[in-house]
Amino acid sequence: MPLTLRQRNRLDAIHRIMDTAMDLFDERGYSDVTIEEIAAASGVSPRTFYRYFGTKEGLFTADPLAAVGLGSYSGQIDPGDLPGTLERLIARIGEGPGVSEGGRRTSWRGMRYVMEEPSVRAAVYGALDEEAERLTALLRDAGESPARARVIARSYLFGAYFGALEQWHLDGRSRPLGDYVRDGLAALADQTAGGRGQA
Amino acid sequence: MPLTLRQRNRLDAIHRIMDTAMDLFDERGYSDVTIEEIAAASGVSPRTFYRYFGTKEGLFTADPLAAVGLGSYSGQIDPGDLPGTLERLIARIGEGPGVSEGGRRTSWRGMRYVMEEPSVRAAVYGALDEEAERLTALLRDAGESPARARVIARSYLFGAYFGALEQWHLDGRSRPLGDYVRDGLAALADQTAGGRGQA
DNA sequence: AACGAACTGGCAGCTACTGTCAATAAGGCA
DNA sequence: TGCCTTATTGACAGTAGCTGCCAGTTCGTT
Repeated sequence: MPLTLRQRNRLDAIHRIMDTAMDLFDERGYSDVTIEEIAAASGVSPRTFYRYFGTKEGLFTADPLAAVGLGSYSGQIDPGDLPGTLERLIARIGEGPGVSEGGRRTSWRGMRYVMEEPSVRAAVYGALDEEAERLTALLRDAGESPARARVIARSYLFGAYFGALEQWHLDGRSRPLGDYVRDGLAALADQTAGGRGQA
Repeated sequence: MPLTLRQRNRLDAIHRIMDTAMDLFDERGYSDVTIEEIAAASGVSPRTFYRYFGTKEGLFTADPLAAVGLGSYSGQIDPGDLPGTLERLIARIGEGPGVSEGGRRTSWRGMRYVMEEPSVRAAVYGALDEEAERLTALLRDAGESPARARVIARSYLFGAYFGALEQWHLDGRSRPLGDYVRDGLAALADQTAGGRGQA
């Protein structure tokens, strides 16, 4: 059962808005483009923009498929093997044109703004935060104490994942992203195990 | 050489605004209090509020002493002993009434909003982000590779530090904060060293 | 006391964001 | 196909966060 017309229209609009917005941002800079302009250039009303994305930064955190009921990457987490999960998650990035169906690579066009615009960055942190909350719950279910679960989840997402992504971006995205993640995880292991305070 | 009159005035105003704001927030909730109200209740103009704090969320990330040229906790980081540094940082929290001179505990009155208001939380993440950048540089100076330095710095601040703080808060701040930090660091060590993917 | 610099307040204005309601388009059904 | 119901959109008005600008005041200094 494919998507209904309504769902397709909505998905089209979302993608159109995202692309248009990135075009405008690339052209004139993030803060010099207003929602009104994005909406006009995409053929929707500002009100509709907000219905879809919630905020201007939502452009960078919204999952188009979630908007039609299909969450993309959730439940793909194996709490017993976080390094492996991380590896699998990042495998989707960087290689090939896009994430899941559609071949859309909007998120990677937008990465620049995630790194450079504080407000966008903050929004992404908010999203990571929610993800960390979910992961914490999973780890608790897997037997970790609440405190341990929380610290592990946050370190993986904010430290190993985002940290690697950032360094990868800073280095011009030449070396494979996976290298950075492996590097980072190894560093954490050294640091926590080897350091003088082994606590 | 004590503070000049101007510096004292400014510092007084900052503290007065912070206290007043927290009073109002506790009374009616964060989002139902406007800057205009805070300013009026503190006896300053809204324009001045923005000069001091930059944003509404700045109330939670501003360091009053920095406003008069005295940064408080910077340069207290020993990149060779992060667990120890963390321990020292948190030693200032929770015990006793306040941070540094003045016996002010505004930040701990505000913790509730840091945890519960997404926008405040996001602002704190922004501040952590900057701190992480500084720590990353220190670790690089100490010989770590950029990628490793970045991941370690971020894991410590977003994972071990903020994660412990959050769990401590969620548990009602009964057990000492240090326990949470130690717990978390130990968990990280187990996780990265012990797991099947030792990568 | 007088001068220059720092600081404050008031005003005007922009833009992000929300509630509400009428208009419209899609889906289901006879 | 034509009609009815319901989801979705657009227009309007309004709130509040935030900034630039300038005039007036306060403070530090000589």
